[in-house]
Amino acid sequence: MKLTTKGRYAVLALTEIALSHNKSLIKISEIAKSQNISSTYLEQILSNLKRNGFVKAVRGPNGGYKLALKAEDIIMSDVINAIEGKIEAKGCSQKHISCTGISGKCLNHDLWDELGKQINLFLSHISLRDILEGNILGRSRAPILTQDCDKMTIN
Amino acid sequence: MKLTTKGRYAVLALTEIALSHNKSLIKISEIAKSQNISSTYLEQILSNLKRNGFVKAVRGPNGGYKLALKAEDIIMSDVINAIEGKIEAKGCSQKHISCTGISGKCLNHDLWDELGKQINLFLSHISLRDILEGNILGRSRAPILTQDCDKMTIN
DNA sequence: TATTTCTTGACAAAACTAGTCAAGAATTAT
DNA sequence: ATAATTCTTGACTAGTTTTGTCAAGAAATA
Repeated sequence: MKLTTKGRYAVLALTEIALSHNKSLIKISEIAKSQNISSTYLEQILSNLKRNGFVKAVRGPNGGYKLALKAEDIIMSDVINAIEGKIEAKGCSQKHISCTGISGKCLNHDLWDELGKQINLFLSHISLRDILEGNILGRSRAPILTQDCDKMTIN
Repeated sequence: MKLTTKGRYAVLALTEIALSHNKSLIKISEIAKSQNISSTYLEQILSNLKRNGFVKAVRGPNGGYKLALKAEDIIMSDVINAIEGKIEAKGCSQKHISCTGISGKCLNHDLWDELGKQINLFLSHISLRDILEGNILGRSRAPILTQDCDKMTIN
């Protein structure tokens, strides 16, 4: 699992683009200046966002970027997955040997699996519009408790 | 935010130690062998876990490690915070300039803030005992929806 | 006392992040 | 058409972090 500046800059750029959506187009250089990010670095990120269909680019004088989707259709889990690669807190899926440790079954795998699921679940419920509207704070939620598990029938 | 092999190995080691808790002590070399991890690398991690009061070490022949706490009192958020440093998906707290971008207020900060909170919240509800009992899967939960904010009923 | 085991800190290869640079392609104003 | 503007692409690099290794030593016990 990782979350680097690339992901953060991507979201930053998207909000900037959305905010100037009425003014139609915004240039990389404008975003870079306003957010104090290297514009050449931003190019990589916006290129990726374009490739993944979140934004559209217009070249030439007075060109720039605009959203390719409505803000409510730009979902954070999609954005982060596109930019950072799939978020997954992997346990021991690569080394299969360690998966069959002393217990015969890798108990830890579940933890990272479920954590990854939780992160994705959280981000999949947040759209760019939520961010623009400041609709984020207070939305995280505790996991289902062990005691509640008999109601849920998981196994 | 980061989650590296160190954190994973730490949890792996803790489960191994817990599983052999009846047999009193387990050696680094045993854990390393059973989980196929470099034992010298594990030393660093167990040293850290000891320093943070999760395990106790006994030196000398037939020495090894054992839990310093009951499995239900070893909370994953504590473990990960100790090993990886505080998990926080920081937005733009460092560069304060970018926090006062085009919008005058950093809308993105909320997202990473709340995501960090969600991750911590999740991990703070998982104990080592939960892992030992396989009580993890299916526990992640969607965030509070915007529309639901007045109702607040979870199930 | 010898052996086993943990302890500590220095060291280093490999991978990754963050950022730069440069040549080029598309678009539009003139 | 031409020049200016802006995005496009990919190669390159410095710095940091991760993932270890190594060696000398300290504690405990048989």
